[in-house]
Amino acid sequence: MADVAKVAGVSHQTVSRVLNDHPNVRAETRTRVLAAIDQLGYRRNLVARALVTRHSRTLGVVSFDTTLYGPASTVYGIEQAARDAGYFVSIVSLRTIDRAGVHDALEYLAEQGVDGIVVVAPQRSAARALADLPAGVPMVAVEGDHAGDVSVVSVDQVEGARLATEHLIGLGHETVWHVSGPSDWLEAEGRIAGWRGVLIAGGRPVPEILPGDWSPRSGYQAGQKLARMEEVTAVFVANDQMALGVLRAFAEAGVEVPGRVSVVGFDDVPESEFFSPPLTTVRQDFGAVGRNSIEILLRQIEAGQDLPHERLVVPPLFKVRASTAPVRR
Amino acid sequence: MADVAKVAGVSHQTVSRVLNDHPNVRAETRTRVLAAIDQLGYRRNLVARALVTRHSRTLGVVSFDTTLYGPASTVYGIEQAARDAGYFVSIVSLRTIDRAGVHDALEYLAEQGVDGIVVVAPQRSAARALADLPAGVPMVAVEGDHAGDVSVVSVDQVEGARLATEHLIGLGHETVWHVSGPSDWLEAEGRIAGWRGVLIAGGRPVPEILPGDWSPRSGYQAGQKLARMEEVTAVFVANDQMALGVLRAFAEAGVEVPGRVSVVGFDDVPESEFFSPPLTTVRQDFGAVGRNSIEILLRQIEAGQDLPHERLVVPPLFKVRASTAPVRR
DNA sequence: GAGGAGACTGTGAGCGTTAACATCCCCCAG
DNA sequence: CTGGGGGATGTTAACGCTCACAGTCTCCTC
Repeated sequence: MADVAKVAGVSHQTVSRVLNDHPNVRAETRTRVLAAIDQLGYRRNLVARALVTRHSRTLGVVSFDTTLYGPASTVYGIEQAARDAGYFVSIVSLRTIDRAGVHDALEYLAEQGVDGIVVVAPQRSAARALADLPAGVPMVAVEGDHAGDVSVVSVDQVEGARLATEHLIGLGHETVWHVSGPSDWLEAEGRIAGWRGVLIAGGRPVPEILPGDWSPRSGYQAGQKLARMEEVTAVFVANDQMALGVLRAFAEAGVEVPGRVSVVGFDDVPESEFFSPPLTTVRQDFGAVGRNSIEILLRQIEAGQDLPHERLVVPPLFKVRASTAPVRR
Repeated sequence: MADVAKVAGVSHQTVSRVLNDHPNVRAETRTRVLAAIDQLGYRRNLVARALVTRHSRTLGVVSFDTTLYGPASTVYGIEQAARDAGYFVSIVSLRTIDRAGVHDALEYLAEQGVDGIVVVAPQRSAARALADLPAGVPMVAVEGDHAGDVSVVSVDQVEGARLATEHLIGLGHETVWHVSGPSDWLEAEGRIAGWRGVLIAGGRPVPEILPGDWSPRSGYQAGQKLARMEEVTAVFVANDQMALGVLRAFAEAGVEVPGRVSVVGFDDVPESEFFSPPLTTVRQDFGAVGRNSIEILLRQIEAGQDLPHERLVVPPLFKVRASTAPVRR
């Protein structure tokens, strides 16, 4: 910067002013400085700036397995929204979710001087780990526990499950079986709650849950069991990947979908429209989740974080395709 | 830091030494300092450290649409490897790939003071944009153009396509049709080259390519065309998502797989084992790609980047499942 | 008991930027 | 013609850390 100042024949402060679009710089001086910058190939040092301004313009994101469609889409949405707002994004992807892991990640980001943190905390254990967060750093949780002490943005899982289950009941099915996600996941719990709620409200029997782990394989195994049960006519599967496994198991066992059994998934992955048959499912607007979480976070950062915690719920969208049909009498 | 020093009754330098595990600190002093840190809830400021050491211990990653399985997995692998090596990862996900976008992203990261950059540049245009990279920042490209002026780590696409095509030829198919990826993508080109190479080497006719865009829908559309062509007995699809679309189109048209037509995909997404039928495909080891790229990058950073550029090719793995069978005479 | 080699600790400078304040100059109102 | 307001610029001091160097103290060797 000093070099640029020398070449342009001004002080380093004027160079700084040009770089920060300060109004009180003569047009001619500005041109001269810009020319010097160009000539020297000067690039400003954001680290030094962060040191004095105490703002890094970097946001931290803590997530779990960004290979999964849900987290990947959420993180993508967050990243886009952050960059649009002029912020960098520093990501920590956890391999396993445990309190220590989340805590370390948070501490790690806080040391790095991020201005705020978004935690994609879909597990109960992760949500709990937010309790001992680094003080002084604004934070928002995505898909987290709404009981905690932070702002939360999430898709309404209960509502999504309700839509799915009601759709199946509406088609005349006596009751609906459920292949769930892993028990620690908040999303899995929400989907169970929504499903169970509809059944109970309608006075329907509540079948035993078939537990899965989000993977197609676990769906496949659940599907094999369901295929052997004559009484099953409708299944609500907690995500599309497992639904694919269920469909596969049904296909192998000669169980027709939607002829004998109707199947509904959750997520609306891009593939689900091309499953056999195309899957009726619940779409989550991950882009909206990302945008909203960044919006709330930035508001907290600007306000100095003594804002009341917000709870924002994004509504899901139900997509009817070809894997559901009226019950066959 | 000064506060900690005061409480512990030492100089700020000694605090720094404790924080950096310097050997020459008396055990008792160390304990005292640690106690003071704990008492004050002190957290070191990595920004200030980066300013003086001129190393941020942050790596930049530029990628394209991290919602897609390939890029998501690659970025995940990179992030894991980087964190294991004690580095942060700052990510920029591009919405569109063009020279200006890549250039801006690179410049953006360089200003932020990253120690090195990994560019996931699967398109020809992105690879070209690396030409005007910010000088002085070590860089490695993943899935990039091997002709450029940077180190490149990639999966051997040509070999993968070769394996797929030879497998089909080996099953007695006269020739193999191909649903390709978008023309600008290097991976699409590599897969075309491998496929074409085998056909030409074997003196087989080379059918016209059906162009796709990686999406299941484009595969579905190609599948509809292929289903109408009596002479088609084998199809090599450039990724699993499109292969799903092809399978769907075939199912709708009553074309049996693998009875009448054999289908091979590429990527081995977790779902492909549960397609109908389970998909024969080519697996890419994204974890290895991530680890290797970080390894090369760190070597360049430590050496001061005047190392010769490296080219590392990760071999693909062929997975035979149930979507391919000997040709029916 | 002197000399010296370590081990341990402290002092001061400086990394590249912005904030705060000081200065200069021009122009206009009174 | 003069005072003052404000635009344009410069000067100085941080920001929180590490590096280089200078001590001080202890203990061992001859």
